[in-house]
Amino acid sequence: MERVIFHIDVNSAYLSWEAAYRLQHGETQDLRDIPSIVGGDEKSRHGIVLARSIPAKKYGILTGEALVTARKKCATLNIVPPRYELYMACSGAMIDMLREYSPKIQIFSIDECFMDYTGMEEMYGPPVEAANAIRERIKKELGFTVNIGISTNKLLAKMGGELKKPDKVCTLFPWEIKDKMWPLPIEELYMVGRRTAPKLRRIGITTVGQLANADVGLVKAMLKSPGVVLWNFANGIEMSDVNENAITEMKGIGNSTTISFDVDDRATALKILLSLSESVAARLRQARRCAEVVSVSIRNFDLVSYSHQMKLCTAIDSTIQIYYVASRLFDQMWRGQPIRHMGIRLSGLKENDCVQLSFFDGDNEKKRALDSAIDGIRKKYGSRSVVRSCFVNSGLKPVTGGVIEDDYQLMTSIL
DNA sequence: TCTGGGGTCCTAGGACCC
DNA sequence: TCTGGGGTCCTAGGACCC
Repeated sequence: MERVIFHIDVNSAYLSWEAAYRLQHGETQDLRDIPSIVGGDEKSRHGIVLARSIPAKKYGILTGEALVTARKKCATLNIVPPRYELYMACSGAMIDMLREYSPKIQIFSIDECFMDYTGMEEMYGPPVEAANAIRERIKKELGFTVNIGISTNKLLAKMGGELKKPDKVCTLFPWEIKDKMWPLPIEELYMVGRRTAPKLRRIGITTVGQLANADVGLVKAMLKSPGVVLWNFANGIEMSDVNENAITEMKGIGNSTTISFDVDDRATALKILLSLSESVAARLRQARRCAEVVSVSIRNFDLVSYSHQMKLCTAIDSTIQIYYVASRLFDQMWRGQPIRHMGIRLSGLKENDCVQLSFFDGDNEKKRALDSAIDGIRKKYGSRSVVRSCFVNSGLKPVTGGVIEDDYQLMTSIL
């Protein structure tokens, strides 16, 4: 049976959420109506555009570009700082509402998801009507707009949702591919990025339709197996299921941070690694996983990045063990240049209910008890409630990485 | 004080095995 | 005594996504 797939995407997500929240808390200016962006903190070297309003887009401001250059494009640009807890709450509220229409939802990112609407027509009506009802409800009850793309697979639903914005429902059924998708520039095809697009253009493929009708062997010769995937996408061929367990089947967990200054000594670098270990290990334990692979990445002052990883004999989840492995990797890899950014990523995840106990590590029980006690206290009283002494007066954050930095007051009620 | 942070998947090459 | 071929596992890096 032909499936019915929805792709739901929040328009300018961070900016819309910020705008909706501010309107509901007494502000009169809607950020969506003026050139405005959500931007990181320049003092701590996080100064990039995270989301932009449609008026800001008209000035040529790009997501991801430096605030310095964005300001040059628009002198009157409004810049507001991000509030990630708010955005997660808004995302969660939307997902909760969507679950009323189908249980089969794949969360794709904080502002995007797929929904399998197959077989739901009897309850909520034809797809386009249901999608419009959902779109209106989100706007009315949550205060922000979404685009909904409808088709028979995830790729077409996602591409369909991009056709007209904002606050629109669009279909891109297989019989509409030729008219709606093939005229698009090749860059618009999902998975054609800044490296692939020029390669395709070099051989005369400038539109999605030209790729669809090109010789697949030729494309494969140039792009290897991703070329075949792209050729299938251009022809609307994509078979993957809406996977409602994508979150729990997570392959890895990582935290990284750009430090507000360049680090040029080992002791400071290790403290950063320790604070990253604190956050990444806590997330690992919260997910009830152990990790078999630890990887450390470094970005230099000159923006050159490199990484090292290590597979362990046993999967681990303790903060101090992860830190120990990370610091060994650091010592093996650091090339001595000033460090701008560091990250720890854990992969090779296993269920943690069958932790293999090492005979050589009698402290295991104690470590687990300590980690679990600290997790509990931090969850209840905040990440600053228990701090390792080496961070006191160090000027460094004791727990870092991740977008949640409880530096600003918590929201008590959301929307 | 220009360039964040969190992910996924793929590939190439080396080690090692039969 | 001139070196095939298939396979797995591991690591580093790249490409792409939001």
